[in-house]
Formats: sequence, C-alpha cells, structure tokens
Amino acid sequence: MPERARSAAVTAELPEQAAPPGTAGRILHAGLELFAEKGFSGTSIRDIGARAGINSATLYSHYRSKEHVLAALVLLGHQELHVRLQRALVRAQGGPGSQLAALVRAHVLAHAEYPLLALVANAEMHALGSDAAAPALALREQSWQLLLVVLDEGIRAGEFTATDPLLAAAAIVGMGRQVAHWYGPRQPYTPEQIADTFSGYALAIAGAAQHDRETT
Amino acid sequence: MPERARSAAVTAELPEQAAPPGTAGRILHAGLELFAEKGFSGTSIRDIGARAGINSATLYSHYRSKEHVLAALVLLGHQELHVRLQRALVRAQGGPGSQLAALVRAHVLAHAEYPLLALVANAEMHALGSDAAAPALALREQSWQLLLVVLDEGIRAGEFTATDPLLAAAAIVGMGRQVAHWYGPRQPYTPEQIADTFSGYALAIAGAAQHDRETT
DNA sequence: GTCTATACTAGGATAGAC
DNA sequence: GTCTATCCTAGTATAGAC
Repeated sequence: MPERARSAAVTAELPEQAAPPGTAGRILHAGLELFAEKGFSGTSIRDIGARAGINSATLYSHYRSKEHVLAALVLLGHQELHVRLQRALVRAQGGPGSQLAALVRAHVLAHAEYPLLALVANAEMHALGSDAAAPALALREQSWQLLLVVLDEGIRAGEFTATDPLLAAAAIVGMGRQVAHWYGPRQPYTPEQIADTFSGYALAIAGAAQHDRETT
Repeated sequence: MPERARSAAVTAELPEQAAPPGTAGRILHAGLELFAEKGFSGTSIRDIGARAGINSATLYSHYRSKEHVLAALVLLGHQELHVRLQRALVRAQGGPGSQLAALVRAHVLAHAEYPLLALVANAEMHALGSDAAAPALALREQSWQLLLVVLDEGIRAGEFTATDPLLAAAAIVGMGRQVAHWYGPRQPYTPEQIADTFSGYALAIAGAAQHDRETT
C-alpha cells in the first residue's frame, strides 16, 4: 500500500451542486487536483490556468487570489463533511452505539468518496491565513464536538467501556482521515465496505458491547 | 483539538546521533521546523539559512539542493521508525497479541516523540522525485509488512477475529500517524499513555480476545 | 469575461573573494 | 566553510485592449 503520491485517487470530484458553474467551477476543479498533487505552494497560478483551460490572468475575474481558491475548497470540504455528519446523527435511531456507527460511517464515506477534497481541506489548510481558515475551523470544531458528545454519552450510559473519550475520538478521526490518502480505484473495496468495517472498528475502540456491534 | 497548524509540537527534535554535528545538523533542524510549518515548497532556501544562522549560500556546502535536505529528513524519519518497529517486534515475547501491541506502541511512540519528523517524513515525501523518495519508500514498505505479517499470523492462529487484515492495518496505521498532527506539550498525556491506549485500540480492531488485551 | 503584455518580487543556485 | 554579489527563472498580480 505505501506510495509516494499524496493520494491514490485519480478523479477530482466535487460534491454535486457544491461547485459553481462555468469557469469558476473549472478553476476550483483545477485547484483541487493541483493542490492535492503538489500542494498549495507547489502550485502556480499558471498551473491552475493551464489545467482549467484559461489564461492565468482570467482567474482573477473569479477569485481575488490563489489563496481565495484554496479557501473556497477548504470551506467546501468542511461543509460537506459537517452536513453529512449532522444528517447521519439525526437519522441514527437507537443509542450511542448506532449513533457512533453512523457518524463514523459518514466520516469514512466522505473521505473515500471525495478523497482529494478531504486531502486538500485537511493537509493544505495551514497555507491559509487565520482569517481565511476561520470558517472551516469553526465547522471542524463543531464536527469534533458531535463525535465527542456521542462518546461521552455512551460512556456515561455505560454502553461504552472506553475510559478516555478524547483519545478514542482522536484514534477514530485519525483512522478515518487517512482513508483519503490511500483509498482509490485500485483498492478492492467500495467506500461502503470501508465505511462499514471502520464503523465496527470505532465501536471496538469505544468498547461497545459485542451484540451492539453486530446490530448496528 | 482542531487547530489550523499542521502540528501542535513546538520543539523540532531529531533522534540522538541521527543528526550530523555542526552546521549540517543545524540546517537539518531548520529544515525540519520550516518544512513542518510551511511545507517544502513554502520554505525558501533563504528561510532555512536564516533559521540555521547561516547565509543561504552556505547551505550548498552541506547539501546539493533544497530537495537533498528534505530527502535526508524523510529518510531519517523512516529509518527511525523502522528500527523501532523491528526492535519492538523482536523484544515482544508472546503471541500475535503481544506482538501487535508492541508494534503499535512503538509506532505511536515514534510519532509522539518526534512529531515534526514524522510529519515531514509523511506529509512532504510527495515533494521528492521518485529517486530521492525510493529509499524511504522501501523502508515504509518493510514496516508495513511487519504489521501485516503479525495480523495475518494472528488471524491464522485464531487469536484475532478480524477478517480483513488490510483494512485493519490501514486503520491502525492511520490512527497512529495522525498522532503527529495533534500531539504536543499542551496535551495532558505522556507519549507512553497514548501509546498504551492506542495499543489497546489496535487489539480491539484486530479482535483480540479480551484477556489478551489486558495481559499485554 | 477573456486575452496579451508586463510590472515587480521572490526563489534556487552559482561564482569568486576571504 | 562561509560570506557577498549576482544570474536567471518563475512567481503573483495588474493594466488595458477586445
């Protein structure tokens, strides 16, 4: 599995209706591919123009700067994840076990279905100034809280035997985030398979009772 | 826990005796700090010189190029990890359970004790050409195999109930790697605490029998 | 909105004195 | 080994025509 590339993905897909139409959308796609492959600083405005099929100067009719292109992508990625997590939690019927499973499933699915977006949102956010990063950071904090509340509640209710929700959350988030780095079309799994398997791992980490793991 | 910075660490430590003495070592330290903070492409040769307390031109008396500085760091990081994993595995007395626990403990410890080195080794390798990356990639492949063999053997022996060693390994490696991003002096854990806790998580992921998890 | 042309800065790397 | 000075390329961004 080890490879040099940052991602095993090949197509740079953006969630439907999330990307603007026309040239602005093509710029976003181009930025996504290039930032994922070479990083923000390793990508020039001319690279983006060439990939999007426009002159580099045209970019400034749609975004104020290269940083604004990245900021749009980083925000979009965090929004998509947060919306999915919220929806998963609301739809989960049952106790903390099924809620945790639903959250992790959504988290992993988002990283497997949009690996480049997840990669850029996570690995390139450091290139944004603190103002540009703030909205995405706020969403990340909220997503983090969703997971933490479920873990806390499961421990309080005696359904999870884990004793340290912070470490459990860090482990669960870590294994999910890395999916963006290794999942690609050459892997013999569907995103759903990975999501379901990792949901089980998360329940194991949390120390959910065995019968819960099989019925969620 | 969410933060914009790539790492919560503050000191850029290198394993003892791994860094060369004198100016070459100061360049390596400077590169480590800057590559971790701003990425390879975001760091200029002049940045490195300033941080190391030398003129940027002096760098070329010690390294052939900026890429060679990164290559040295990436290789060093992978060597350190691989040596620790080998040592952990050899010292582990007992079956697959204690071997898995030892591997994960070593993996997590390395990422918590040298977070910046782990960060650069993992997140910046993509900036190396394939020739420069090859030695580190080979080590990574070997480290990966160590984990996979232990998981396979545990499953074969019936000690682990997990059915998919590849996904289990991906999850275990993922949660360990992320430690480099969030662990820092402001966390109320020692590296040992995290390593022990995550070892338990790995056993849970693998589906080790409960009594094994408590005795390893 | 899109292009050509261009201003201006910063970056990697080398030459040559000490 | 280290510095100063410099070459040359590539980078971000803007001006102005169409």
